[in-house]
This record gives sequence, C-alpha cells and structure tokens, in this order.
Amino acid sequence: MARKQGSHSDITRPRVRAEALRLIARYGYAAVSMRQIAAEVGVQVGALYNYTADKQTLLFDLMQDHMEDLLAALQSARLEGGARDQLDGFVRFHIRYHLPRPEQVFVSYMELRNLTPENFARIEVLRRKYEDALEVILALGQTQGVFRVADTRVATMALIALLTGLTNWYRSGGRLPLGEIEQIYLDLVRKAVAA
Amino acid sequence: MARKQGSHSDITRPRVRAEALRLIARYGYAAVSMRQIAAEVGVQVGALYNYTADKQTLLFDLMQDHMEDLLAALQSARLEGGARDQLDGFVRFHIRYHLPRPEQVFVSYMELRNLTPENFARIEVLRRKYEDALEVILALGQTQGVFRVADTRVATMALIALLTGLTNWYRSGGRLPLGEIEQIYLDLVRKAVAA
DNA sequence: TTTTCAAATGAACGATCGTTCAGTTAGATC
DNA sequence: GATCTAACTGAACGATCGTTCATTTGAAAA
Repeated sequence: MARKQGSHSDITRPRVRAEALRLIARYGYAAVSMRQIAAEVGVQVGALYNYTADKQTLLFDLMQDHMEDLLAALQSARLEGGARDQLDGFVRFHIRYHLPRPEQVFVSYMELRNLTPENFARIEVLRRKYEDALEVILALGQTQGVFRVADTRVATMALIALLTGLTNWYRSGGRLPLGEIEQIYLDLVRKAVAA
Repeated sequence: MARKQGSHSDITRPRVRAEALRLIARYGYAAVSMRQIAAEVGVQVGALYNYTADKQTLLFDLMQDHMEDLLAALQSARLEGGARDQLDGFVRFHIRYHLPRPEQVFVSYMELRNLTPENFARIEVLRRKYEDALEVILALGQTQGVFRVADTRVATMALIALLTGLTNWYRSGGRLPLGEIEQIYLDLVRKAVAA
C-alpha cells in the first residue's frame, strides 16, 4: 500500500525543486553540484535520485514547469477587447507574472545552452507560443489601424526583451514602487507601437 | 634578450583569448575546462598559465576588454547635435557595435555571476558608464522638450534591454537585412520616448 | 506487535577539475 | 656553433564531479 499522508516524498520532492532552482539561479547549472542541492535539502546526494533521473532532467523540469505555468496563467488572464486593451493586458500580465519569480525567469533565459538539443527544442516550442500571443495582438492592432509597426515579429521580440529586462534590474524596495514602474513600461510600449 | 619577432606568445596569447571567448560563449564559464581551451589552442593545459593567472582572471579580462572597447568606441562615435540626433546615433552605434560581436555580448551579460565580488564590481562600473551615456541623452531631450519619459533611468534600462535583445535573436542571413532591422529599432525607440 | 516498503544512507565508482612545476625544446642572440 | 631563455610539455597534486547500489531506517498497514 502506498503511503498517502505524511509521506516524506511529498515534502522532499518540492524541496529538491526549490533548492535546485534557488542554487541554479544564483550560481548557474554547471556550477551547482548535486551534493550542494542535497545539502540544502538536508539529505545525502543519493536521495536526490529518488526524485529525478539525472541532473539534466532536473534542469529541464524546472524550465518546462515555468513555461507551462506561464502559458496557463496567460490563458487564465483572458485578454479581451480591442488591440489596445489586449496589449495593455499583456504588458501588465507579463510584469506581474515575472517580477515575483526572478529565479524562474533567470534560469529559463540563462540556462538554455545547458539543455540537451532535444530538451532545448521542447522549451523553444513553449517559448515561441508565448511570443506568438504577443505577436497576434500586434497584428490585430495593425489591421485595426491602432498600431503601426514595420514588422510584427521584430516588434514582438523587441517588446519582450524590453519587458523581460525589467526582471533583471528591478529590486523590490527600490526607488520607485512597482505600480509606478508598471505605468512607465506601459507608456513606453504603447507609444512604441502607436499608429 | 627578449624575443621580439616571431615570438610564440604573440601568436598564442590572442589565440587563448579567442578560444576561451568562443567556448565560454557556447558552453558557459563553469562548463568549460582549462583543458578544453588548451586543446582548441593546440597546447597542453599548463601552457595557458603563461598567459593568465587563473581561470577567473581569464574571464574577467575578456569582460573588461569588451566593456573598455565598447566605451572607447562610443567615445569615438562622437555623438553630436540635438537630443534626437544623439539618440539616433546611440541606437545605430549600439546595434552596429554589438551585432558583429555576439560572443562578447553573450559572455558579458551571462557570466556576471561567475565573477568574484571584486571583479563584478569593476565590471559594473564600466557597464554603468555605458548606461549613463544613454541616460544623459534622454535627460537632454527631456529638458529640450523633444522627449517625454516619466523617468529617465527606467527608460534607459528599458531601451538598453530592448536594443541588447536584438543580439540574442538576430542571425545574419535571416528574413530581414540588417539595415531594415536597424530602421525598425530606430522607429520603436524614437516613438517610445517621443514627446 | 509484526510486517512491509518507501525513503534515505553511506560508501564507492571512474572521470574530470584547476593548478603547479621540474624538465625539455627550439629559435633568437652572440 | 655555442649560449640563452621564452615557451611549452608531461606528469602529478588533492579535490570534486554525477551516478549507482546494497543496506538501513522508521512509520504506516496488517
């Protein structure tokens, strides 16, 4: 009979994920050893292999979970209305989803080269879906005449880079409150694509 | 008497730098061994230590050289005229300097966490100088009334992220020629900060 | 109380790591 | 041709790496 309550794995499994994410975000995948992760969790290194096939899979799972959670949250946001409203919604969603998760964002953008080619391809599919959601909005605004960009794909890449950059320098408790920064980014994006 | 012509070090030294840069850009600092670098150069690993004190210094030197070359090139660009002209000049300079150097850009932005705290602080000073050059332009345009941004510092960080993002996805021989992409980015930046 | 097995230990595997250094080599200098 | 020395080799150092596995542990199930 499988143990259903108080099972150690229910506690240890998420802790492995959490400590791996924290350490990899801080020191990088290649610089973090399985022994370091185990020490932070409070187990011996061998115990980690009850929860992951190998180190590579642990990294991939962290990145895949992040991308799938991101896409699910975007779906739940249910962006509606005209292109302008949808763009506002996307910008707000992006900022509010990413800022509280600096470690996931950092790992998902910095450790791509440490994925095997197969795993890399699978993450790229998910990332592309997210980019496409923005491009669809830009294309809609273009046909509605409320946006004017020379190329929706280039504008998409540019805007996502602009938005994601915020995660790299924003620190809570900084000079400006989050709401104000959100408004500034909203203004920059609106103007950049305005007709 | 020191050998002045045909000295092996005149050949080996730049090759060590070049192969280290190439490998680190591809696999990451922590994932590249001194033996890999030596093998690419075509020497034994011990020979590398004629050219660098240790692996950390090799990384730091690559990043410092990049930042100093960047700042020197920016000085040489001699941006003049009104704020609008200076902003155009900065955007063009940034794109034209960074795009031919994807490896330097990649390493300088991705390997910051692998620097010792002392070396990190020294690189940050250089990076801040570059950011400040753009912020001065934005502040000038703000007082001249040709730009309108809610916060010059936030706008600076946002624009640099937007511009640097180009280096991450641009591949020569892609769908659009470089000149066209440059024009698209120029339009996005101009509109984003427009009064 | 006894049984059961998920969960974790602890030790070991071969491989690789950054770094050091005594010794060899080969080209410029005399 | 002899001398000199910058440049490099080749071997070694202790440490650490990812991964495996027989064994132990302890709490739920019987």
